[in-house]
Amino acid sequence: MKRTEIIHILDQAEIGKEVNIKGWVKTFRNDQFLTINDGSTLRNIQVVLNPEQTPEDLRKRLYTGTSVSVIGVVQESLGKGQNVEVIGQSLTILGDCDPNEFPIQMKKHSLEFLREKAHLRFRTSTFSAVFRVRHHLAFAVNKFFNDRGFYYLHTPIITGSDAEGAGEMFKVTTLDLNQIPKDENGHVDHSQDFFGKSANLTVSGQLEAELAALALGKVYTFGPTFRAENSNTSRHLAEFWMIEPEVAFNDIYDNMDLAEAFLKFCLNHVLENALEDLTFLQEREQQEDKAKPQEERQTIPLVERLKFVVDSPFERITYTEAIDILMNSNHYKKKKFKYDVSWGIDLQSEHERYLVEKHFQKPVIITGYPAAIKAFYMRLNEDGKTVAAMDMLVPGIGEIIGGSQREERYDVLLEKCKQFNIPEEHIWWYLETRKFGTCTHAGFGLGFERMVMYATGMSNIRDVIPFPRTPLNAEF
RNA sequence: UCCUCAGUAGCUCAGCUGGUUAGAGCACAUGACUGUUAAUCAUGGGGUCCCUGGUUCGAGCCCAGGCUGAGGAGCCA
Repeated sequence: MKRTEIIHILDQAEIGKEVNIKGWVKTFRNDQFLTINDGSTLRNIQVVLNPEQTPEDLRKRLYTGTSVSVIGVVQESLGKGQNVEVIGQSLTILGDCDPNEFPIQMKKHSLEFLREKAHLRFRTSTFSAVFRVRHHLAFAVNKFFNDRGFYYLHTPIITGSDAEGAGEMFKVTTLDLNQIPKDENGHVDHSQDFFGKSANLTVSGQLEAELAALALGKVYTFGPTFRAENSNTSRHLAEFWMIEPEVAFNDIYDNMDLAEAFLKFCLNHVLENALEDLTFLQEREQQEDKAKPQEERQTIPLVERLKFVVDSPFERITYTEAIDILMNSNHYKKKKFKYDVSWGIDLQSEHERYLVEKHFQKPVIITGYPAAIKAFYMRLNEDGKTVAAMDMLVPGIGEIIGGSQREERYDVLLEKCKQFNIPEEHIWWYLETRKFGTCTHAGFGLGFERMVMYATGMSNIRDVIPFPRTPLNAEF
């Protein structure tokens, strides 16, 4: 008999129909009520077994986590708590689950504990909800760009370029690490290596995306990215997924419009397609908040928060305005900032938090940063000291998007490479696009996991990626 | 990498000023009950108190070093 997914039984219940359910046991109560989940939805289905018709040796094996197949008839529930249930006629245990070894119970586990059980944490309601939302967001990313005529570009994961400048890189080599060949200067001799030169895992697909944008017009990347920084925070991963659109003929203002429309589209998509999971995560967050001091609690429930972002225009200010707001704030006057504020500083987390969470209380896009604190490829403004960079900050997460209008002028870019100590021979291919039919273009990078955090309300980035890669953590 | 906090049963946690046999709830086992919703009730088993060293008559508790985790900072997405 063909299996019916639980979501179909619950949503299109045909009373009296015989169905085959396959899934994993959540609970078995009173020797007759078997609650099963199969991942098709957050919701479970209740199977009612007749204790007298179900052999005891089967009933004794129905622990949380056991996989089962049940054939039964759909009926309106006699009990409260569910509309329909299935009267079990035959039960088969597909896979036993020894409760003395299986660590997941029908109780609250700490997220820290479940991180150590990353192979099993999908079985919990929280993680199944998070990863369903993650799926819908990933789908929304592709849909947003596809609907707007962008091409999905696959940029390399292994890169020979070391000029991306976005952080420490993981080395890729086939050299025998116990016998590393050295040249006459005592340096590693990469001429004997797989690529004949040093290679790394990519930290960004942006430079390659620019090359494609200058022919295909509108492209985006969406793939894994690697940073070997020793970052130990709740919002950094060594391996994360990044989305990088790049558009020819767009300037920084078009870029901001795109970023805002993009985030709104994705969040709206999950509101429309995963509301059940979002509502569960919202209740979870509210439960968690009860244990927290008042000032750390969310003031607006998750779903409302997302709707607010979708419906209201983002704030847009320049870096210079941001500095003015900070310096005129009572917070600054009462010397509550740990780091001083003056024009030219890189904004600290506490400054960004103040702007986003206290002052504006909504997503903020900041543009026009000092050239000295931003990357070499960002377009120099007419004032000669700021660049056409933009950061989007959101409450609770901080920076979620970083982007810029790119420097399209060959001589200016060449000069910036010199200032940033980037050898021309490392990046000749990038510079050539500025020689052959250069044009205004812009793009941004968005950390996918940070968007998943924002959409789910999860506060640790390790809980929104199936198998987090962080310093000292690559078990699964 | 830096700062702060934590590590006690499978899980969540209590354990006083250093003092005899280290506790609770959940989970598990046995029994009762049988339309339950994290079912309930009774009984029971279950411990490398993170590791190493030290102080002390005596250390889960104090000290030193280490390991692991969390929060914050830096780096950034």
